Amino acid sequence: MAITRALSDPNRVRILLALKRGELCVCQITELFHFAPSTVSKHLSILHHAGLILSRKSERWVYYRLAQKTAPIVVREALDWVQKSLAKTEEAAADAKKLKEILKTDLAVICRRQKCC
Amino acid sequence: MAITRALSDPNRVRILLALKRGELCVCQITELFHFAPSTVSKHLSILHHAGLILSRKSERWVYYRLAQKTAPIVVREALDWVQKSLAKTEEAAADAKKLKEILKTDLAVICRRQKCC
DNA sequence: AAGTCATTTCGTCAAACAACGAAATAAGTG
DNA sequence: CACTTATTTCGTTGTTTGACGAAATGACTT
Repeated sequence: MAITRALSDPNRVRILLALKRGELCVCQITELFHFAPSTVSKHLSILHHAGLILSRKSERWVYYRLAQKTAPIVVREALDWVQKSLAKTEEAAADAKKLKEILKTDLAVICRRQKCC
Repeated sequence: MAITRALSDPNRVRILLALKRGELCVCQITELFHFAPSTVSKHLSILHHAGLILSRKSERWVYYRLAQKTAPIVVREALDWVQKSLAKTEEAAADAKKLKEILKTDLAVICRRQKCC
């Protein structure tokens, strides 16, 4: 089953929890988790394929968001469960805090930052 | 996360759906899925470790059942989601049908049947 | 106390998976 | 149209996973 498979990786769950605040582009998520862009892209592709997230292209970036509204019930209830039950971990709190910082910074700056180091 | 990891394998989900009717012993589940007993035992152990099922020993058999009542909310809602959302597949229906047959047969007969062939 | 018998543990093997970097793609910008 | 830039695809690598059979466990029976 695509949904359960998608949820089985903790980093993908972290992504879903991060998207609670609203849509994020790939480089913001990359910045948040310090994974290679290709890794993040793969995770997003798996979540997307499971119907858990939607994507939107704007300017130079691809934004991903939770599939709440339009999704079938199976998906919505899975997302509800994730948000309700899995959001209370310390890791999720730390991610949320870091995300807040990232959101303060200009997108273009975030993206460019990933090239160096 | 133990719960999401446990749910990521489709055969473990099948086991949870089979337990909807009530408790089953290891050899009944083995008969239902035609896996090696050790394989079933491993799956049950993972489900048990995630808190999704409980076990009970009686006579010669170990019975497993869903952890509905006593379990923490996280678990209960995960189980609810599985039962509500994942029970509609053709595979689940076929399993249910086969299980019905298995339940007609005496436990001791089922268990012994697995030694041969 | 030895013998069954159901279940579990252990070791092994093949398949699946997550992570990465490099190269390909796609879409705006000069 | 070439150039940058964000994202995706592809191929590789090391790790995890699911399946099995063989052996160990644990409990009831005789």
